[in-house]
Amino acid sequence: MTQNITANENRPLTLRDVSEASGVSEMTVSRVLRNRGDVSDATRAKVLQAAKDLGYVPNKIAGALASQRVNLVAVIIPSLGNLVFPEVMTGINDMLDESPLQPVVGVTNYEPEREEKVLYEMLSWRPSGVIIAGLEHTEASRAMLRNSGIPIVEIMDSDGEPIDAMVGISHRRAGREMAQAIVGAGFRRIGFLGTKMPLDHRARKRFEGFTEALAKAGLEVIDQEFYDGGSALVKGREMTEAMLKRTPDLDFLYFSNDMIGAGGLLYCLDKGIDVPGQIGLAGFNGLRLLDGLPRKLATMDACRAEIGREAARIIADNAGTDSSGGIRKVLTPVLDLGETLRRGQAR
Amino acid sequence: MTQNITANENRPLTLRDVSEASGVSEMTVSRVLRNRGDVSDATRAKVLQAAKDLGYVPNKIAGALASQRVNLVAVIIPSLGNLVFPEVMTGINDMLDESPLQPVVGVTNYEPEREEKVLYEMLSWRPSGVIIAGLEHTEASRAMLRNSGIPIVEIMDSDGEPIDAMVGISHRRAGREMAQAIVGAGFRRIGFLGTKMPLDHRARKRFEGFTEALAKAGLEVIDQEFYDGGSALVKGREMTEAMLKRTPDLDFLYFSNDMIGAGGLLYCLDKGIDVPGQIGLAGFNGLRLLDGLPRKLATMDACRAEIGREAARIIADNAGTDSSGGIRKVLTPVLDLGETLRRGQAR
DNA sequence: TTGAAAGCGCTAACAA
DNA sequence: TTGTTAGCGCTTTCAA
Repeated sequence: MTQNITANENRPLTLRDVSEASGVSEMTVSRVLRNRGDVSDATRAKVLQAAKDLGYVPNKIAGALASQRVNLVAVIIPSLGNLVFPEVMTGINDMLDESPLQPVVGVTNYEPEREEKVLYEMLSWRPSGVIIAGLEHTEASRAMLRNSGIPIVEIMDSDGEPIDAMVGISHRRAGREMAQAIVGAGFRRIGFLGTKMPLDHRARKRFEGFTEALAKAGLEVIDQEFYDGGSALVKGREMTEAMLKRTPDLDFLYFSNDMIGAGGLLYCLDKGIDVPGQIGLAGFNGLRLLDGLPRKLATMDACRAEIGREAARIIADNAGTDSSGGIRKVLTPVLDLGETLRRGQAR
Repeated sequence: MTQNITANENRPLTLRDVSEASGVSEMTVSRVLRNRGDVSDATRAKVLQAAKDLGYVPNKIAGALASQRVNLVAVIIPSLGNLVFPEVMTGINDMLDESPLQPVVGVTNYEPEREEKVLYEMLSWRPSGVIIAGLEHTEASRAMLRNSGIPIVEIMDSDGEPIDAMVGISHRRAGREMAQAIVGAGFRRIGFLGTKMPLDHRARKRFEGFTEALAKAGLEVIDQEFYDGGSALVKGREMTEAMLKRTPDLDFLYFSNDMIGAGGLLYCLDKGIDVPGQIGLAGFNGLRLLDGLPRKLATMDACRAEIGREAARIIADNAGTDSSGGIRKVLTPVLDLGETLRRGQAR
């Protein structure tokens, strides 16, 4: 009821209003509202009551300026549509929940100039830390990060030099290990299907590791196909169809992500192709989302939630300092053979 | 190079630093950096150069406090894992890209108390507007929103009274129309499969609309099954299996979302069940993600991206004022029969 | 076109 | 345990 009384004033409430309503100094009100220092139970109760009655919401802008502390963590990711990034966000959220910090998300759409802009924008709020996807940034972005004077964690990739801390997996190694597993299972005529995204460095590195390991085994990718936009499941089907028509004697398809892999799998099953007898399949990411498919796709977990949690932990541990001390946490993705990369099983 | 010189100072740069480096007053520097008022080209160039050399990043906290303007929009959603919300976010991002506003996301996990906390937290940054999912909030949350003195848009639902503006669809109507389509196609023995989330009000309303329309046709839901957590695709399979074993004579399954619907579809196809001849299926959301399934699931588009865009547009149009003027935008979801809700086709 | 002064709403530091 | 004072880094306003 009292809320309505004060809501008439068309000016946001200030500490001063609470101070006057409770008959206590602004400073003491501030202390109560932040659970700081010693305040008698009596005053505390009085202040709390007044604040509640008025419907007072503190002004963090002023607080942050005065205290030179901002409990925000900038999180910069390429996309929200990718499914992978919401999972990273979940990990970050979970971890930061136990701290006073709050994540603020910026999306770059895989565009370096956009990343630069988003970063500038976020740094201008003077956050307590930055979590940013990838190790590749423009020189200007790198300079901003270096000079920011706050902890930085670059995530999801470990193939390169971080500016400060880093939490991720080696996509090069992931590609290599997948190639080794495929070759080890006896597959020889391998096709690759991926995205048309030169700026998705992690996908690129997986592919490089993959071809490198194949080369070591005296093999190479026989055919390739790339897509761009659209529903990944559909694209997976279409690309698989196109590739198998063009190069019918392939015995393995490596997809750069699980969604297109699932599309490929559904296509093969539709056409009555024996998987993995006639053709083996593998994707990347370990999306639990897809667990219910008719056959379990071989994949490799990218440790998304854990990466988020670890990065958030590093920021939380170092908030208030000027760096995360160059911590490097390299996680090891686990290869999951599923049911599409075992020879001598379904054949 | 100059960046390094100044980066040594372990204090963030201020306008004053730029002022001294360029020999121009702080005020003029401020004007240049905000493209404000008349500044001679000569001084402008000088200032810009100095700012760049120093690597100056403005302090928005101070700017916001002084100008009483914050170009942030609070976006409060229940979850990021749901796939639906990232799409809404994309719509919001797209729209706000053309404005000086920037979204800040808060996640509630469908918990009212968490929503309250997140809201309080966000309002304390004095954003230019709030976009919040749903029409159901705690009394405290409603009070905060009412008293915030900024434009509010409640999104995704239109069955209820908004605090200020509203952009969404009627889930009750969506449920009703789906029921009508199902009954109209000749299905009679209908099962429902959904989530165990009493606080997902939109799912609840769809279900209510659904049963209501069935009742009008003299029918009722014959069997129900609810799930909680886990991979939706898997759960869809499992629930479908359980229900069909328990109640084998069902001729239609209505799923509360497309993911479990897809699981159900895959299960039926696996088992060689004739869809929709023997049993019809429908989901909800219109996830393009699933377009590549072996058979196109009947569904209803929830207009997610458009809801995001519209809400963002309303905020952008009303930023700086104290409300969005009670705009109500009710979108109409389009029923998509797909290939699992047509009688006289596959039969 | 430029500059000087005042203050945004809060908190740090000190005093009582 | 409580209060006072002086800013935080910028922008507003007004004067030059």
